[in-house]
Parts: sequence; structure tokens; C-alpha cells
Amino acid sequence: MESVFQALSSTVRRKILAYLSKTSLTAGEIADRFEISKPALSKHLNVLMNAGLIESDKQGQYVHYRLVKNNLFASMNDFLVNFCPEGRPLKMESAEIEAGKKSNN
Amino acid sequence: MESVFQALSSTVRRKILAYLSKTSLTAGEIADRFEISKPALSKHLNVLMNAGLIESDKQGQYVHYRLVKNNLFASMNDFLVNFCPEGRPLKMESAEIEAGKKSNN
DNA sequence: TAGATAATTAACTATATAGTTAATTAGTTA
DNA sequence: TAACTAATTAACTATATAGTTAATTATCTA
Repeated sequence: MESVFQALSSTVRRKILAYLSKTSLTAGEIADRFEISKPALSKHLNVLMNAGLIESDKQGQYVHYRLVKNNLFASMNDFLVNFCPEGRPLKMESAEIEAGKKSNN
Repeated sequence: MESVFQALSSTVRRKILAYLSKTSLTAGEIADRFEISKPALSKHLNVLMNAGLIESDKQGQYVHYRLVKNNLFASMNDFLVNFCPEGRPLKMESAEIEAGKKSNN
């Protein structure tokens, strides 16, 4: 939980997540979308990995990163549910999504 | 948005929000629940204020703090909605809560 | 009004974070 | 195998963050 919110507290990292929301990207493709250096990006990716918000697989010399949506949703809802009873419906919603049984309406 | 996630990235501040989820508390009552000094707590409260997650009113020499639930929910959902289409139902749910029209089931 | 209490502000310290450039590791290809 | 490319690690710097104690401001009460 700590690592998730820590990860989300950076604008750069939230942008990375946004880019990955549509498709997976290589480290280099992500870096191209920012002004900062590749090593700096690499560290941001590492923070997101440690938080479990993204995952990677190496294909040849490229490392592909993709969003772990379920973890993002689960973390947010676990958090919200602690703060008010009204949070419960959100948790149920999240559970449905997590189970992959939800249509897109 | 930046200030909200920055605020949420601290365990102490998330605990403060949790304490305030049930009732409003004075600065001193909050400080009593932590090991850190009152000035340190005061700064955490200030961070939460700047993020719009809590609000205060002064009654005599006491300052009462309370959670702004709607802002917490709205921020989280605004964020989630950007990451996946499945987020939309959460947003709708949140809007209902915000409008204060939702029963507690 | 003098003293006590609640809270914040000021000044400071230690550590964590985010960035840099240079070096390294691993994989590809001429 | 030599050179190139992708990515990460290493070493370092500057700034932000979280804490401390001491001082200040505001309010209450004997």
C-alpha cells in the first residue's frame, strides 16, 4: 500500500501509467515521450514495478512494460473502502472487474 | 491532482484521514494518536489541507479538522477513469455519492 | 492580568527523491 | 568478432521531505 501511493505521487509516473493504459511499450518508447534521461526513466519504471503497478518482459534487447490494471484498481479501492461505508459499492465493482467478468457498459 | 497523490503518499497522512473518517478531531487529539511531535503533525495537516482532503474550523483555542470525503472520492475516480474504460462505472458511482443522493446499501 | 493551554511558525538537521553523466551489461547484426 | 543499440547500474548533486526543539500567537481561566 505504501509503495503504491508512493509510486502514484509522481506526475511522471502517473503519465507512464497513462501511456501504458492503452498499450504496452518498451523502455525506450516510454523514454521518448519524456524530456528526462533514460536512466531517470528507468528508475521510475523500477518504482512502478516494485509497487506492482506494471510488469515487464524482455524480448531480445527490448524490455516491454505493461500496466497491471487489477492491482491499480484493487489498491485504490482497498484504500477508499477504509474511509467510508459508501466505499463498499466501489469495492464490489472492483472485484467484478478483477474477476474479468464485467462487460464494458 | 499532484497535491492529492503527494498527500496520500505518506502513511502518517493516510492514518490521519482514517481517523477523520469516523469523526472530526482537534489537532491535539490527532497528535495524541501519533508518536511524532505536534509541529510535525501540524505540517501533515497542512499538506492534507492544501490537497483539499480535509478542512478545519477554529473554535476558541481548538482547531477542528474533518475529512472532505467527496474530494477524496472525486480525485481517486478522476484518476482511475483515465486508465481503463472499466473505470467509468466507478465514476458514475462516485458522482452519485458526491450528489449525496445515495443510500447506504 | 498572569499563567496555562492549543496550535502554529521558525530554524535547523538528516534522509529520501529525482535528476545528471559515465560506465556496464546484454543482445543484434554487418 | 567488432561495432551498434537498448537498457540498467554506478556515482554523484541538488532539492524536497519529515522530523526535531524553541519561539510565537491566540485563547481561556483563576
